[in-house]
Amino acid sequence: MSSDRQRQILEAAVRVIAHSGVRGLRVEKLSAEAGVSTALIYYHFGDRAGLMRKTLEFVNERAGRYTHEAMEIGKDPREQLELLLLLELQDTPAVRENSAAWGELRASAVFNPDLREPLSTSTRGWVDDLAAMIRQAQAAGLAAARADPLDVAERLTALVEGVSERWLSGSMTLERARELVEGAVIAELGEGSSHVPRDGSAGPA
Amino acid sequence: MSSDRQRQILEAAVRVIAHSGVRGLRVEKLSAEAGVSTALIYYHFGDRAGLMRKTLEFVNERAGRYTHEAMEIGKDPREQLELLLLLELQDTPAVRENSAAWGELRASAVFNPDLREPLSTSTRGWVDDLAAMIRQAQAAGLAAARADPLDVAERLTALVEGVSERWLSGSMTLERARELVEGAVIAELGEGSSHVPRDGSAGPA
DNA sequence: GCCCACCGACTGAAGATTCAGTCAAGGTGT
DNA sequence: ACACCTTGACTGAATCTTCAGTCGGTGGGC
Repeated sequence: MSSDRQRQILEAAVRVIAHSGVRGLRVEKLSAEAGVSTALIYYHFGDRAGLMRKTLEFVNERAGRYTHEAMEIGKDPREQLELLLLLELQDTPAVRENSAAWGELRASAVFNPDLREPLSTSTRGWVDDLAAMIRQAQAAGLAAARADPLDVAERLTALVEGVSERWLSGSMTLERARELVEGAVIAELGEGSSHVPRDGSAGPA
Repeated sequence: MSSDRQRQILEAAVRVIAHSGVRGLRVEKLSAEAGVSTALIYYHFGDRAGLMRKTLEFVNERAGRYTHEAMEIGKDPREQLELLLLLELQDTPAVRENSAAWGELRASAVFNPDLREPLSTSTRGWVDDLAAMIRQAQAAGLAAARADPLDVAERLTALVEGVSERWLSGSMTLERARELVEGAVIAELGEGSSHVPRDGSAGPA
């Protein structure tokens, strides 16, 4: 199924999308990037739309992989949770590519109903993962118990998408983006360091 | 300068972008929508890129107008602030158009450096307006004093962009989006109702 | 000898941009 | 008041470009 060749093409597709956007994806450019003929792309994916769909799946899958790697670095739930969010905000080629492609795909989905369903599904996956971590963190006394995990998860992921887009569109530095997300986690779940939520007036000045 | 004609074309451009995206903006479609010839568009804007630039300015300006209207509805700063955020999340044609166009333009800026600067400028404008309101709210004892106004403003606006994009791309309902933003305001500034922040363990169960 | 993965060259359509003017409004010299 | 010129707004149709998608064919493993 997903032969080497398909993977090779999809990897190239993500690279091209990250670099020129969905709208800038020219089948010919893609074929050059992947080092194959244009015809082969049609052979494997049928048409442009089919290619997009597969690319989206591919991006999700790759992102999922990062995610699960993150979850296995034994840290405590609160740290894991932060890691999971900050993962999307790094300036390594792989992450930048994924983030950019993700943003593009989401933007395209506004006008292309075909992309909506897979997009929603994987958004939900991400949100649910995060919500689960929040619950764990709460159970471990590392997060404000009063916060609704699903609400918080949805907010934090949406925030990450928002700052990520600002970063990529040059309205914000990466450092600032990360800082803001960290601050949001604190605002939503309280100072995580040691004990419980009720951060109240505990903070410095 | 901005003759009637230009305004007419730009209004049509926003409509077309909101409906088919920047990617879907065909000069011919635009000319039909605006009821003028394609050539006139080139006459006024030079080329496609020039058109985009002017459209972005136009969207900003229009958004600014909403904003300032919002600020004049005498409510208290805390209410104003919420209003300013929620303004972008309404299902009226005007707002939907503006939001969709805004999202598209931001997404385009990732690949089109020309758009970056005006985009940053007007993002900053929005953020600063919000930060000012937060300061007022704090001064009036309606918001947690410990929150850094600029951080919070940047987070809340980015969150609005994030949920807005999810709404437009069909991953979230409008109601949910509004609810989440309201929740974020509370998480960042505390229960606003009466007195200060230190909401602490005050909330119900 | 047939099927699968694959390629180079091509096409048709869609779109962006340009061109060669038309038209009405505002001088200007007489 | 009136011919005449200029200019800015505007158009229809042609032209130049860019693409997605197709076709006929090739090689190599079985």
